[in-house]
Amino acid sequence: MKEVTKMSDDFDRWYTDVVRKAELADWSGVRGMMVVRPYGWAMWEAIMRAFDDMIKESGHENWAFPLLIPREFLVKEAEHVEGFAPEVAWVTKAGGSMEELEEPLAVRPTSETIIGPLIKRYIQSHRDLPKLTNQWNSVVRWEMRSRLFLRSREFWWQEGHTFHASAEEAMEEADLILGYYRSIAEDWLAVPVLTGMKSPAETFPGAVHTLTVEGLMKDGLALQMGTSHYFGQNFARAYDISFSNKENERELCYSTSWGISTRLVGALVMAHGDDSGLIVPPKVAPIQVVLVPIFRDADSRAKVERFINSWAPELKAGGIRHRVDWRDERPGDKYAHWELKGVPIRLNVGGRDADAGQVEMVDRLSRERIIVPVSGIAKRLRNELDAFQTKLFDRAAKFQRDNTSELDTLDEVVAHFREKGGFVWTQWCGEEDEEERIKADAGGVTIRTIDQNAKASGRCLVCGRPAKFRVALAKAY
RNA sequence: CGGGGAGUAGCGCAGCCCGGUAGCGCACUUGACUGGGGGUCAAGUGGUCGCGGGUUCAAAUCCCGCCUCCCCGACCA
Repeated sequence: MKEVTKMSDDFDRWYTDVVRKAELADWSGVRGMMVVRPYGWAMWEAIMRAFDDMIKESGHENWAFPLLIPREFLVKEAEHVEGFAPEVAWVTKAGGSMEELEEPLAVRPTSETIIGPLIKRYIQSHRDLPKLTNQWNSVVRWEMRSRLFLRSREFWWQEGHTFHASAEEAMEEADLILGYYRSIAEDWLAVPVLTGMKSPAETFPGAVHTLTVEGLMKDGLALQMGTSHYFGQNFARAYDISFSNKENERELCYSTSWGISTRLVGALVMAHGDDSGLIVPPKVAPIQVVLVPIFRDADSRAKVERFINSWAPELKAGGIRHRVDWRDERPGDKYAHWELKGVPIRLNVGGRDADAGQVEMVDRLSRERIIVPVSGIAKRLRNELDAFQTKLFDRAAKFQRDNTSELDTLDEVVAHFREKGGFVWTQWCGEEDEEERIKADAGGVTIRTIDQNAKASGRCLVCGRPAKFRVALAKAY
């Protein structure tokens, strides 16, 4: 019926099949612009709720800033503009007769350049700081090659922008958010990540440094799952965002920005899915438990329905997101359907079960059938869901371990990536030429992150000079 | 952006070369049988043939322009 290409046959096709057939998202007819369908959006909503709670807890506030950015604002921070220029979309005409605008307006590719000049009004004194803002919105980047969730011309995200009175505080902010992102990836999406700093070449345009969260997908490619940038005073200088400090001296703010996007839905698909479809971590699953009633006629249906109604309210009371699939389909169809959608736990409930006061429980990972009594079922399911979340993370962590190696020379790295993907830890001197050499020789392999915890030891894999950094290499999306 | 291919029902396709009443499979609707791992039979619904223009008595079919999608490459991550 709804056949999905096997992952081992063609990973890219498998991904597209799963995203579309599990009803996460679709293309829209406007090139590169996607429709996020309710099942996919619900996962994003779960991520939004989780992250929004985290930042509210630490004093951040949600704002809404304009979609369109005057050109004069956009071009003020030189490095930033240069970085984004190739992918900015412009509004140049408006009105019924398509009149040319005097000043073209950029559709935001990110909002640093509009928030800077606007927020300065609200920052005069050190007493106004820190200013911790965030906005949930969509941005447009005119990409040439698009993939559902991973690279579309419009995507939905949060962008946090914060302003501080000291460099230390701003850097701490960037670190704090990186920790939140790690938690979203690992605790919510069950995707283990490497965290650390980007190399200068991979640093966000205009930033002093960029911190990143990198996950590993089942095809061995790395995926950037969130970034947190420390700007120093770069943006404050460009937009004159300043405050009077305690000594009544004028001083430029230190700022940060950080974002995670709907790309994370793609990450969850590629980190956990299998040939039968999605496997959704319970904490972000729109449906955590699906009940498949089994019946043949009105009488047997009524019997099963009475049975389900006698205990299903406990699930609701227990905060378990569940659904009963009363569609008039064959049970086998429904099993396949909900497996494609990646629902963690399924309960098969028929007349025999009603008589025995039990259900048949099947989890999406093991697919083993276990008979479970309905008394105390909400608590049992809560435990099963928690265990499922842990098992999913452990499985992904094992995959990451099994696909992470430590190599010393460029030759070894090139040979490695000819055969397989994954992360490779190695030593690097810190020079951009050497970084480019890796990319050229190893077929697009890049430095995903610099280890912030371990000191470098040994020699640079390319030039053999003493290494300054321990870095993780991978091919990436 | 370069090379190649394609747009006909929700999806997958035939019809186009050689102009003349728009078809097939799946899905969908209805009914019957069925029902603990992807059912069977029957009867139905559903179309600006991607968009715009041209040629013609007549265009899904021929000609011109545009749009969108897929594959390979380039670029980007």
